Amino acid sequence: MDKRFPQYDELDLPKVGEEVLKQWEAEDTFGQSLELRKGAPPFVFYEGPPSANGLPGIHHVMARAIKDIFCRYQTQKGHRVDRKAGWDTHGLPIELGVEKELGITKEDIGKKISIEEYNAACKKAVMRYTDVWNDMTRRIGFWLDLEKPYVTYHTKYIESVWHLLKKLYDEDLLYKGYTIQPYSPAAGTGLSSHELNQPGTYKPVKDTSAVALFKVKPDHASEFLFKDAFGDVFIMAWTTTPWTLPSNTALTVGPKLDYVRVKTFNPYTHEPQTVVLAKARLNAYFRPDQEQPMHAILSGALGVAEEDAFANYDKNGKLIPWQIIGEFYGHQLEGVRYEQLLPYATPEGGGDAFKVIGGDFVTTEDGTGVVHTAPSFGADDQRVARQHNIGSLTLVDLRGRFKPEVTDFAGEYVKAEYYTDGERAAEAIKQGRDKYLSVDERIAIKLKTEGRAFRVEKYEHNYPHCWRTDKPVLYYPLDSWFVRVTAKKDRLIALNKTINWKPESTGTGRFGNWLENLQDWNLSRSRYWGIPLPIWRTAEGDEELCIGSLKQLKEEIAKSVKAGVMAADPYASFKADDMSDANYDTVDLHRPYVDNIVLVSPSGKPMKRETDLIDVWFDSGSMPYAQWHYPFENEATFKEKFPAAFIAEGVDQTRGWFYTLHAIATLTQDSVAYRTVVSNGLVLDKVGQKMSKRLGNAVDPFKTLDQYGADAVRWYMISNASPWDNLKFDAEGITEVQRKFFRALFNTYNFFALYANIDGFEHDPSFLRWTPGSTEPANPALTELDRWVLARLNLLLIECDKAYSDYEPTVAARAIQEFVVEDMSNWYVRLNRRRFWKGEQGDDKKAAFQTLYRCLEVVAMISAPIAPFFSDRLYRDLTGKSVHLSNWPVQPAATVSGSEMVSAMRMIVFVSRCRR
RNA sequence: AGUCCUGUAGCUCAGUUGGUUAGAGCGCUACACUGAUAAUGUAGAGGUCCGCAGUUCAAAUCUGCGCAGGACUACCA
Repeated sequence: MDKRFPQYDELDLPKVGEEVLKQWEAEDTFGQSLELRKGAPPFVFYEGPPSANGLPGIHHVMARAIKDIFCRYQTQKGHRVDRKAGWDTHGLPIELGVEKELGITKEDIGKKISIEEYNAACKKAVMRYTDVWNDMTRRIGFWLDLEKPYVTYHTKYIESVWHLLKKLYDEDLLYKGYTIQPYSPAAGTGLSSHELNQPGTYKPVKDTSAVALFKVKPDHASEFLFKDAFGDVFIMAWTTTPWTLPSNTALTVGPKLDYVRVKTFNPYTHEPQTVVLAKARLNAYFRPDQEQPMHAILSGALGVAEEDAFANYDKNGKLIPWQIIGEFYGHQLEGVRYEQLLPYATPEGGGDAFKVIGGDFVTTEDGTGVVHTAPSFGADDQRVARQHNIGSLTLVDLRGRFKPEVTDFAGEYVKAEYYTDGERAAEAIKQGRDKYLSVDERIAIKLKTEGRAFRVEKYEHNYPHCWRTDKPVLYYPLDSWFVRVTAKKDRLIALNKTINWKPESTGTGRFGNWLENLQDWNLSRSRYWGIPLPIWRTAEGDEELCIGSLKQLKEEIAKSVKAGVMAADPYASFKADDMSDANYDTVDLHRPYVDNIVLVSPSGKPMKRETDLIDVWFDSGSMPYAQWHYPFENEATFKEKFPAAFIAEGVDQTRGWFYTLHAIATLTQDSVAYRTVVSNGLVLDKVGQKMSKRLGNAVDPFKTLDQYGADAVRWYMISNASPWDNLKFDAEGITEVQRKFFRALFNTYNFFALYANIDGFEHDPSFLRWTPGSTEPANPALTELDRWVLARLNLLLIECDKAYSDYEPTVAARAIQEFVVEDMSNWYVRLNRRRFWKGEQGDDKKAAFQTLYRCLEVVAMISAPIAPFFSDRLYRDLTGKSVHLSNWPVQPAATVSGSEMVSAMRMIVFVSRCRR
């Protein structure tokens, strides 16, 4: 018997995947598919670089499948789709991993270990899992050029980034400023706002909150507060960060808010006192049933009951009497002076500290309506203090510890989380307690005993955490370089409106709102392993130079050597204008090498490099240019491949890569960086919980691929939910996909192969030369059922074409599945079995074979983007060629009459079903 | 607190521009079939389409207000 069409005993998807993969590798099918489209119009795809520092998870399978689907589809549609892999190699995740491995902290770098050795360790560590990543990429069938990836630490890549920075600098879009920024003491660096906007950074925490009492100084401005005062007069201010209280230099009130003076007792010392707070916040701190009527005072006749309440106050009881003895507006408080709460130091830079000022950001939603203002540790605080010429007190160092001036707590971390468990235990012994008390708690105790606390309690709120170290972030004053993105806000918004977002709401909502509230991009990172900021400055900061290329750097070094500032050119071996890799390999632009370069200013002064590195997000946002070493090389390639037609990453990249691509493209090219962006949702476990190592519900991608095969996993992920919906990952769903879709397709093929081999079937395309729904006559041998299934197939083809080109793979997958399981397998094959069995040859039999062949062939082609392995096997078994080298099936134009045809045929099927 | 997404059968999800009695698969019950089928077919049970109000001849669908879950934002003292 002729075995032209291979028959199989059973369906083993993992085995099919493995065999097809070997075939691809043996004959370089990917390379062939690119070769085939050489000179064809390009479809530009950008691969977002993963960090090879961590292991891939199941969500990466999802993300990579989505990318692959549209690249394969566009290839079938006749486009050339180059896909260059990339690696994100710099930044905190790598540095922290290396620190942990070497058992050092940031402080040790440059001391216990040289920067050179440290960076070498980072470089070595970063590509640690590339093999695992490459393996996963291959096994899920994601075609990507892994041989020539772009790598962000390569000299050429860095040179391109420097060029972009210089371009920004020349257009006055790069500046240095001193501002309060999110700062991670654990990581030892400031953070950008989009790093703080990574998922999971804001976490609910319980902190010690305190309402502190600031003692008012009697003078002309505060005179009205002392009328009929009961004991000393205090202003109440709430804080969730008592460690900032030693740095307090002002109190801020809302000028238009109502405030009151309240006569009462201190709840801890039981001393008589008069406190000031916003009227709207009274019930938060005072029990209504303990209020003593105010009219007694106004009338001048003290009531007996009131006399009793204050005179008979029980120090051991919980009930504290109180009475409003004055009401006024916030602006009346402005200028009132108070005693420094914790007088450890005097404010830096002078200024007129320790007084009440007005600020429009004050609310009465919580707290006391008076904001404790520490200009060093709050952005609002700094701004308002600057306006009122009030100095600041930065009593915490860069590692998050109190400075020596804060005698009681000198050298201690301000957040307990910065200690390891062991260190905390040691501190507890030092404190002479069996349990460690944080500085927040001890400051609160100190305030209580000194009569400077009104209330101390635990308060649960969301607090930002460093996305890498998981430790709380502090707001800290830092000198940093910024990209002035706010200057181009309108363009960013306008260009965003031209981008096709999938789903649309991410672009208009999440991303659009983000652009509306744009802040300048903090580029500075005080670290070691990253792209150095190419700016050299004199000590006074009056002259500076931004370097945009190695050639320029060489020229400046030559000037410096000539002027005698530098002894020799450390990059002497590098030849400008020689673009060979060998030439570029002689240069390392990382620290510490660039730090050793001292340039000379026009006036002859030495200029040193600003020691900061740049935010790694700038690295990845630069990939459209730097992956081609543009503008130094490949200008034509860059121009052809910018902007991208399509990118896809997780929705968590909205403020990450999607943003940095958009920002850099808008600022440097006045263009979008991508025309369509698919932001896929999260992969959750089967009960809808986020997967994490901690919960132990993470799914191992390799095990899953081994067990089910890449096709089933991909088909399941795509058919189950739209890419942007969160996917509840349930392995049983994959089994179902295997059983339903793949088995039906497999069985249909096997049925076909069995009889085709018996009968020596030959494919004859001319036999079917007919357009469903058209007026041309069909081959009379085609039965109504043949024509029906061909019409259905035609509609399916049109639907899938539209779905793929609209980036709706789920619609395509579901339609194909429906056709295969219902129309083709259940109905067409079942109702036509006898035509395949019967002995005599003839046009009727031929019609059945040609029709089924056509169905299988088209199904293989249109499911190829989603299930690249099985579809390739099927197509090869039918035609002997790879489906990935095929063209998308030509679809006949008619659709309307086709659909009429389908509904008519539905009826026929219905009737035959009844007859059966 | 704000922005966005989601809410339809026990589970996973369809449901076009509003339009007969709201659907599929899985699971469940019963029967049938089994010459490609670790299948399949037929029948059945199972729904306050998250709630309330509105627009309309007509609302799962449109509008408003809520509720629940999720993601994201926030200088929150």
